[in-house]
Amino acid sequence: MEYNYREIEKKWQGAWKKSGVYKVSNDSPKPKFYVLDMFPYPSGAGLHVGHPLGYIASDIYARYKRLKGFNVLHPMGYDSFGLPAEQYALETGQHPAVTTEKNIETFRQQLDNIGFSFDWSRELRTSDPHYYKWTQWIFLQIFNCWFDKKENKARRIEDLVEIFEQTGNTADNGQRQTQRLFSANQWKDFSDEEKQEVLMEYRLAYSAFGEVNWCEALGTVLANDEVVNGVSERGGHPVVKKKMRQWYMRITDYAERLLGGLEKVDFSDAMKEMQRNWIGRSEGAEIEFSLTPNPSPGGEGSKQSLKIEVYTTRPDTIFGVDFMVLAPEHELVSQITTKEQQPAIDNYLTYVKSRSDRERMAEVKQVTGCFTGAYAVNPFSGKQIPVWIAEYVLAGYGTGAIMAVPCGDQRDFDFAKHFGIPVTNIIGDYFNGQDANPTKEAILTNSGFLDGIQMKDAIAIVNDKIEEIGIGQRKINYKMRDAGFSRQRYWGEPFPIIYKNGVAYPVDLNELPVELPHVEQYSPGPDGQGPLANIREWVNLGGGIQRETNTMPGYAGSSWYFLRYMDPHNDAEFADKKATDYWNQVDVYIGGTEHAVGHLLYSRMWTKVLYDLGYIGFDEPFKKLVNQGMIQGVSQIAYVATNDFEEGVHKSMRNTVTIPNSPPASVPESMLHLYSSEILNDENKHLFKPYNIPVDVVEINTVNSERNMLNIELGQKLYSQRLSAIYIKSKTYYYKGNWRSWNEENNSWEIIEAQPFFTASMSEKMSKSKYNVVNPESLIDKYGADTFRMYEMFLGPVEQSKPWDTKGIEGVHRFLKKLWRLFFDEVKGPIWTTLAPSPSERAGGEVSPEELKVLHKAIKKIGEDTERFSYNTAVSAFMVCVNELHDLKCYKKEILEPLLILLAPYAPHIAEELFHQLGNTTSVIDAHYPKFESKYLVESEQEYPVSINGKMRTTIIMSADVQPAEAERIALANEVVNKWIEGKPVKKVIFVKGKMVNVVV
RNA sequence: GCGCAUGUGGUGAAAUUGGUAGACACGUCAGACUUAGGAUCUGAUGCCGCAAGGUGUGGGGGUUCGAGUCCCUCCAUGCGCACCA
Repeated sequence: MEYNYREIEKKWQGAWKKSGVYKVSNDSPKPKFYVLDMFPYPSGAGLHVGHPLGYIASDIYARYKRLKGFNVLHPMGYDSFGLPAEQYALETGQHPAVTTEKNIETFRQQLDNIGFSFDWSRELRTSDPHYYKWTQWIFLQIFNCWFDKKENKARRIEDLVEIFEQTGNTADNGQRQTQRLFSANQWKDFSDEEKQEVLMEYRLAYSAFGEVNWCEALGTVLANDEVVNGVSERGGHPVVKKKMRQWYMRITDYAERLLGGLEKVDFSDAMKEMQRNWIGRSEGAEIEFSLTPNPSPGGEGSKQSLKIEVYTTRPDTIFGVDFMVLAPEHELVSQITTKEQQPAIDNYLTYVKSRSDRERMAEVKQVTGCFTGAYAVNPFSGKQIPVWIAEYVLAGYGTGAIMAVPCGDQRDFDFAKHFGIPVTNIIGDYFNGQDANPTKEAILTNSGFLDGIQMKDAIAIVNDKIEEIGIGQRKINYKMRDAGFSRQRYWGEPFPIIYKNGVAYPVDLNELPVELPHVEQYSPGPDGQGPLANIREWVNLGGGIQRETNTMPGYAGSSWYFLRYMDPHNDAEFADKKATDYWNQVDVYIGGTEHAVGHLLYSRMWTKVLYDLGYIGFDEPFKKLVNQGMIQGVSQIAYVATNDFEEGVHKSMRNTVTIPNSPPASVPESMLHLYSSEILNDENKHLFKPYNIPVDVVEINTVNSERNMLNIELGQKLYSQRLSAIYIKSKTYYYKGNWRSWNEENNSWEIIEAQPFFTASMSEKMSKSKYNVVNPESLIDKYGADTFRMYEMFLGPVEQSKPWDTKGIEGVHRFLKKLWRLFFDEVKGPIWTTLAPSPSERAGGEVSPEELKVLHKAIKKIGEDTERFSYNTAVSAFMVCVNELHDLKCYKKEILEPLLILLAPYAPHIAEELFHQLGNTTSVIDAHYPKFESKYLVESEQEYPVSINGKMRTTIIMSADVQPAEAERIALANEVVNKWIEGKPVKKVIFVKGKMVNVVV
């Protein structure tokens, strides 16, 4: 009997589906465990080998925990709203719902082939009205609450109204988000519109005018993390700043808790660090600087006492302030500019406006700025300080103004140097006059009352002083901005918001969901509005009431989907509290690093809001996060000479090729030497042009001797022998010494035209255009899902990114066949045995200590490795175990059966099949994980490595309970040891029990 | 520029607490069985060397009886952030 994976896998996938073995109950006496994958966006391209990596890892863990006696929730669904479906709709007119449905079908089929243990009865899709009803509902909860800074949590907006009614908005009730302060009576006199306007400044989901990242090509606004280097993350279109009314999530209010929450979750340091950087907390102080009266004629400034408020993290350097800089957009600029400087300032402002973010980022840091003519006064030294404006100060951070300390800050130093502003040195020898030195170690000089104090101690002293004399206070700032929450798109959740007299109101809860209307056209509406604005009858509700026409961004649905899995069919609530209490946090969350800031921060925020409002009992969604590495494609590239090519010339290719002035972008540096020095000197030049060769040509359509035909070594070989030539087209194969193309019409191979080339391979992202996509189907067809699963795990640590390489898959496949042969012989059939029931009948057929040792070694190792996600070493432990059982000729059910249970999480199909072949009638999926017994590993003797002066020289077998003195005696008596001691006196002998012996001479 | 991560055979990698570096595989070489081998099995395989032996975890330095592992420093690669005061 042969290992027929095709039949076995089909059979069991069908059987599992039929028996509903993966259906999970919310009602179980077992302890719970929640294993979650980041759900996929169902793109049209389908799965490639990189996608399932995380799914396989989580599946193994889920199955393992189930065997360990847990009630495991392991669901899957689709993040099915999003841009690509809409872009596709724009191009083809196909409704996104249709393409999404089709794509999901493909995904599902691909996933099913791999044998995952998902509970599909809990499947969800973010674009399903039954789901987004609750996305809208949660949005309204967020809309209807504000962040109480005293209690550091979200509260119902009604509570705030009550506060306003009782005490108004005063400086001391801690809620002065708005600039507007008012008494209780004033509040009561406000019109409804005014009240709503005030409340909007508190709501956690709010609408406001703001500078947004506007992407003309996509016709929408993008969140900060969707913009990369000034262009859109999707598609790479230019992005500009634009003022628009937008919805926002007031995530900045949660900055401190998002930061603090990182302490109690198990994420990688890199991941935590990325989130910390994104939040960007800094401690400092806000300090007011008075301006000297504006001397210009008619100067109104002389009457008012204008002040510039700056933010600094280094108040200790205040005596080193040589100038001040305002952001060009700063509101004071127009007030303080002197008449003489007005033309220059106007010029500069025009220049700043003319530059997009893109330009500012693209160029190397350039020093620009302009003097306003105004002077501020240092509150401590009384020194007059010129006030400048410059691009390098950002309006959106801190107060939009800085005190510049050139000796301590490189940007300030560069600025001072460029504009010839004298630099005050307050750090003595720490300042070399050439560069700024941001040290905190220096003893301050030229610093008035701070002289002689070390900088890091001076910070607190200055802060106290500032607060004492009332010119400022300590202040914590965050780089993070509120998250833009509206998109001018069609394929997303509509907002459950209507406008009356321009004021936003929530729709009635019983009107949810606000369903996405069907449209025939996806082109943008007027004035930068989304496509929904085109549907008049949907937008206009009569009586001057209108719907919001924006839709929610991609991260809306994904910010809470992990909760919905707990109770996916509930029509009365987003999830029953009983269900969320039972399942609680996601115990293990697996997905890629690309969601480090976006998705993870937003879902953490939503969880905290729901927690604050009492809907759920935990405020961090994910207890442990495992980041799977990216699997890169290995592109096979042929560098082909592109100029005219004469017969025979390839024989002296060395003289006929060169590269253009700059090498083609994708020529790996390691290849350049091949032709650069020796080849350049000829008039008869050829240019090399890189072509991506489809990888399946290399992987599949080659026979053994031609395998790896296109790898780098061979490319070099072919090149150096000047032998081969190719012409690249997508359906081109190197076969039997020739490059051939399949001619569809004649149904035959044709040898094709030859050109000189050399080849190389390089790792890059898998993509269709690079012809380097390897999809699971062909591999599963050739080796089976179990082999595929184990091979993906065997490739290396889950967290590590690595290039895909199909070569090693044979080894894993061989392992499974070898396992099979412990049970069945091709000719003889079943060879596994079982012990007779009574000891008297066994006659030497007992399970031997060696066999038990092999088994229990595996139980220990594989259990530990699985627990810590070290799947590659677990797979290797399986191999070791099977190899050893083969050596022992052990075919005993008593050993093999527990091994199958160990294997079930990794290779469920073959494990199930063999488990049944052994006579079991229940599923291996519900078996009990074998218990490790250390007694089987106890040895009476142990081999000790013996080193002389730390160099390993020999090994000696000693009894397990050997005492140090005895071990020393044995070691020193050893022949090899004596040879290396060379008669020198032994200084000491180090004996570490169970480890080694080291003789020092 | 700042932050984080990673550097180990021809290749993917292992070494969990400082204790026999290279487990397990791929590949390669030799052999067995075979009409055949893209099946299976056996053996070899870090590098130098006939061998004894030497040498070896990116480079240099240090701590230690002992360092891939700890410390310092430099280099390379990858990722993230990037005028955040």
